[in-house]
Amino acid sequence: MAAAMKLFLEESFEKTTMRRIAQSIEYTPGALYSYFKDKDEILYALHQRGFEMLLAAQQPALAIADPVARLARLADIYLEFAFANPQAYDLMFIASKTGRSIEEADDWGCGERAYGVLRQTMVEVIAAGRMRGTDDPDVAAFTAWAGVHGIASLIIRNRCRLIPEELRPGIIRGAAQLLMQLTRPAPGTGKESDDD
Amino acid sequence: MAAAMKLFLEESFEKTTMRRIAQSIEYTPGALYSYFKDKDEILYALHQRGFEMLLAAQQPALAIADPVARLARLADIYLEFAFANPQAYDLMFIASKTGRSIEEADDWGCGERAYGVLRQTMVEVIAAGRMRGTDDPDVAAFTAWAGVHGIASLIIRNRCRLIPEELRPGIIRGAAQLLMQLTRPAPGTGKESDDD
Amino acid sequence: MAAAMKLFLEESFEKTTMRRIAQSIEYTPGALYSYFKDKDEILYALHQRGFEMLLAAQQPALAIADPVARLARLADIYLEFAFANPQAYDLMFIASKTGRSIEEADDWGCGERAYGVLRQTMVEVIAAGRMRGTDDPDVAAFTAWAGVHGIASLIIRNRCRLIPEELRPGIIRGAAQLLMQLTRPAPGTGKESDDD
Amino acid sequence: MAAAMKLFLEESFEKTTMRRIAQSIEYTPGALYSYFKDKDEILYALHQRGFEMLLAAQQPALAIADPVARLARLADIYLEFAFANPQAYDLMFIASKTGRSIEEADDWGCGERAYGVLRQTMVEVIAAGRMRGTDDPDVAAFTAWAGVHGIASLIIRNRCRLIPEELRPGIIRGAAQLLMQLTRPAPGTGKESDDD
DNA sequence: CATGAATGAGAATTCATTCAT
DNA sequence: TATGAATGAATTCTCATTCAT
Repeated sequence: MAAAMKLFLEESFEKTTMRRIAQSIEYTPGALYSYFKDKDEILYALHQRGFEMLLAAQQPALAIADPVARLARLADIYLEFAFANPQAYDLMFIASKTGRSIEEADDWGCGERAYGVLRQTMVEVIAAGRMRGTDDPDVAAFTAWAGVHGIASLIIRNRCRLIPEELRPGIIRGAAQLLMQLTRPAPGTGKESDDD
Repeated sequence: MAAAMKLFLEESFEKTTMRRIAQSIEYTPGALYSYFKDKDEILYALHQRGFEMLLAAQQPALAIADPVARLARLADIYLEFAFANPQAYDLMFIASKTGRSIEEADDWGCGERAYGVLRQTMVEVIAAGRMRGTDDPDVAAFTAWAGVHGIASLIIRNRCRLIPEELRPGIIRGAAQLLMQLTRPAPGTGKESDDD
Repeated sequence: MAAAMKLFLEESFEKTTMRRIAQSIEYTPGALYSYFKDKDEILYALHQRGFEMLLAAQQPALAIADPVARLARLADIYLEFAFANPQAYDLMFIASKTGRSIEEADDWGCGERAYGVLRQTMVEVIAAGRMRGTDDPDVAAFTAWAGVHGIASLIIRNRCRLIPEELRPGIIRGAAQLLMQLTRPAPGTGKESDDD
Repeated sequence: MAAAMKLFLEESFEKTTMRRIAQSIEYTPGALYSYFKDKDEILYALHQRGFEMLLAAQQPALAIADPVARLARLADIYLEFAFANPQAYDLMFIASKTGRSIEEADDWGCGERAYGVLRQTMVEVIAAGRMRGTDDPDVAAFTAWAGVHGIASLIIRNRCRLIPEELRPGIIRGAAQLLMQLTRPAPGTGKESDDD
């Protein structure tokens, strides 16, 4: 059933043919059509599921009162999600042929909410005077998103051949922390170290 | 002949079939095999060419003495390249099925050199005490790369449906500037505005 | 159960899949196999049922003593049946993939009887000297059948796009009457108008 | 090429799958797509070709001055065409899934012209006072068409199992002649036997 | 060098059918 | 008796690739 989809998520996306999905769960291609009308519908379901997972993963961070700490936590959660579910991440944020259903979906609710969480946090970060360089929450949110997405997608799509495998975790971590430097408090505030 | 490939770059990558390439240069599909052994080899050539173009685009920036200003210029150049050649960028940094030739190539020279330029700049930025948050040039370089790649790839793969079309240029620009804030000089230095 | 098949007859033949049949009677596809060995057998049953219906519809005409009037009535009945049950008519007289069971059936009884009714009427028509042009009842019967079948099948298979929709009823009626002109009595008999 | 289609016409229509067409001309299914965009396009081509053939076959009859004799000739030609090219006839006048292209075609020219020939002949027949029973050329033309189509389609779709094979040619011929009786001149004219 | 013709593998999808429950 | 799950073969169609000319 729908649970079986997770199995397939561990295979390589982009080579997601009905045949392969079926094979990966030891079914006949035709059998998939009992559960989903379309290939489209499968992708759509995976897409939705992915955003639900991301949204669920974000929840614990919402309890963090300090917006800067919350932002750092959200970044970590995002990256953890990406590396724990690379196929889902790929479909959600990288893949180009995402299917008609996804394009047309009215229900971008989950995606919007996930972004909304980030944006709201940025509003608070800016209000706290902790985002130096912009006071536009959309710019701040997009920059943060782009930062972590860049990290995730370069890794997932394997563009880091230059960087030795064993160094990558450290560099990823370092990059995330470096990005957070954008929220470093104004000097003299005494709040020099905060996040993660 | 290789020049004719540029034509094809203007089409949509991912739909790059031999037929379409041939059609775009008014050849027969078979004729392509006179010049390239494989589809693989074509992609490889495009890949190389893409990096050459990027490298060439970087050149003007190399003359900039101030590493911070150079970094800002490099970021702009990178984004300009990405948006001016989205198909090439896609193949170079996003696509997953890049073909065996690309994977196995010894000749990552161009890519390495492009990254080398960035890394070297970071070495100088750090030496100038202008990168707060890390003193590891690889972390700094990767972070910068991830930042601009995140921006480019979210746009190219159309993940910004949330952001109204007309606001995007401003937000992209804002994001690039915000990233540069990481090089803001230590307070009291008097060099508060530097980049781009 | 067999009654439920009538439901399906209202759908479009040619798209008669097991799935659809099952759906139309709110069963599972598999359930059909409790009642019928085959899709073949279902078609066979529908075929039989169709001929039974036609035969039943013919009955009232049998009471008409005048063979010419009876013939006219039979023509009308045939056309009424065809247009009232286009799917059944299709299966009975037009469809090509009628299935093995139908081809091989010994039991062409109903069909034969229906034809027999027409032929017998023709025998009487000829005996009454009202069929000018032939004295072979088989020729006469086949001609009549072909005439009404031609009308029915051109309409059912939608080959009358040339004829405006609103004119069709009149033309169909006119054609049926015109065919009956073949039984016009020899002039001077005084029985000029008889049919329909 | 297009000539190869004729080969296929000799196979059984309705089982016209790409595979089978390809097989019948000893090609690979894919090869067909070099010549035709679609299955649709193949059917459309066959359809057109069929009407062209019919129209061409009609030509000799046009020279016949006497509309009644011409009509008789047209009937014969129609039946000859049907029995000589049963697959084409099937597609043109019987098949239900004729494909989008055919449905939508603006170019029903050939079909219209073929019908036009019949209708015009009927106009003349009626003008000559030789069609008793109607003075509407559309009714007369439709009736004639239905008559011969009925004959052709009952034979082609094999609904004449009741009639022994060897008797069929005679009955078909008899039926065609009987239909022509509708043009029998009014008695006393002295023109009792005219046609074929 | 280039073409036209063709192939073979694989894509999504549909459908009649089976079978354990 | 009926279901839910699954199969296997067929469908149309696309694409990288080859090869004689």
